[in-house]
Amino acid sequence: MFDVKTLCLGILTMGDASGYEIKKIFEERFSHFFAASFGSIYPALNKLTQEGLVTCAAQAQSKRPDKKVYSITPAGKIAFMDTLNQPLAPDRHRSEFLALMMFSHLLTLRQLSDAIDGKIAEYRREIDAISDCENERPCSPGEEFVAGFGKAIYEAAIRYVEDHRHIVEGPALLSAAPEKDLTS
Amino acid sequence: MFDVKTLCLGILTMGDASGYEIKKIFEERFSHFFAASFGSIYPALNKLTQEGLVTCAAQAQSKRPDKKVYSITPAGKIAFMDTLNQPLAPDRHRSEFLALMMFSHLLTLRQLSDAIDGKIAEYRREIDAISDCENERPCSPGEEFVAGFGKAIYEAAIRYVEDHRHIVEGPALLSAAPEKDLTS
DNA sequence: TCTCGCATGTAACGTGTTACATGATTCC
DNA sequence: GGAATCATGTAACACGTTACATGCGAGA
Repeated sequence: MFDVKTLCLGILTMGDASGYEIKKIFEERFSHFFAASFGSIYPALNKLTQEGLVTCAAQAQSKRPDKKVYSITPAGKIAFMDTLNQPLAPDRHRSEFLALMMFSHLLTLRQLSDAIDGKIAEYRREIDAISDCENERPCSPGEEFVAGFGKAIYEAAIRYVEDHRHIVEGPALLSAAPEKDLTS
Repeated sequence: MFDVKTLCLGILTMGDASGYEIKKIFEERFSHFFAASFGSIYPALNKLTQEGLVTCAAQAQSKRPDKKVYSITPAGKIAFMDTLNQPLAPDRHRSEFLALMMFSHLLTLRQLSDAIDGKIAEYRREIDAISDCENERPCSPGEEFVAGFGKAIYEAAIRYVEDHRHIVEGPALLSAAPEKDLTS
């Protein structure tokens, strides 16, 4: 249901924007549940224009490529409202961290602890990024809800990992500590 | 770092398996953080065989295609241990539900509530699936950690959505209730 | 000076999905 | 009788990323 093209259209319901600005919106407000690169955004905007769902006004700029500001058309609004009625595809998650944990028995304690510490740090950075974003701009209820969701999930992840890392680190500790048995 | 091919190799470190069985393992134990279809698993196993990282023993079966049981080779084990030292790519999430919530102001209360109720039900099903899986088989520490993580996240998601759905449903309630103002 | 931000776009590539082809057995 | 499970495989397709091409202005 929600591909890059559809989300570009959706973003344009919130106001006119250029491809560059849309990219920033993806990064700042959508990044923890959707990603999009220039290589997909620009072609998407061209297709939307061809289909008459958006219009494009080129703003000439001195010594820069024209800034192409896109606006959604009435047909575009209808098309977007229409996709909002489609059934939701299930969420997709891809976590290399969890994949690695599935093979924790093949790792040294050091490898494990580094991976876990790194992941916790990453979660904290995500929370900070969301907080920054919230402070910058007034949020719509939808944005507020999504931002809060992101924070809640990352906080739960940190709590879980901190409270349960011993499950994987314990066995690694034992297999790495035969010397300790001799000294005790 | 972890593509389908690498994970097939990893799964084979846990024991011999056919492509069909590997698919089931993906579904039962990896599904909440990684997905893979036959169309990617079978070609991956062929490539691994060509590269000498796994071997394949065809078991003739009456009236069925031969069951091809794959085993990891010493070279395969080394290759897999090697990839475990690579830096982890950041997690990728794709949630159409959160995307929809970003446009909650364009939805009716009914659309919103249905989407939210459906999502909560989906989260509960995921939790149940994880619990079932835990009961079926004894788990390695890694599996136990990952299963617990999945549960913790889905539970946090349910809690958050239940406690904060009013953020998006409140405004929809107001915009849908002009008739009520007349009768009160 | 050098990096970052602004600004657009394309082409090659990678990765994985979907749909198709085939077919027996078992459970409801 | 029909659906699900077992069992493998391919080809077309979708989708998106990465790297490249271009180039100025501002600030460190």
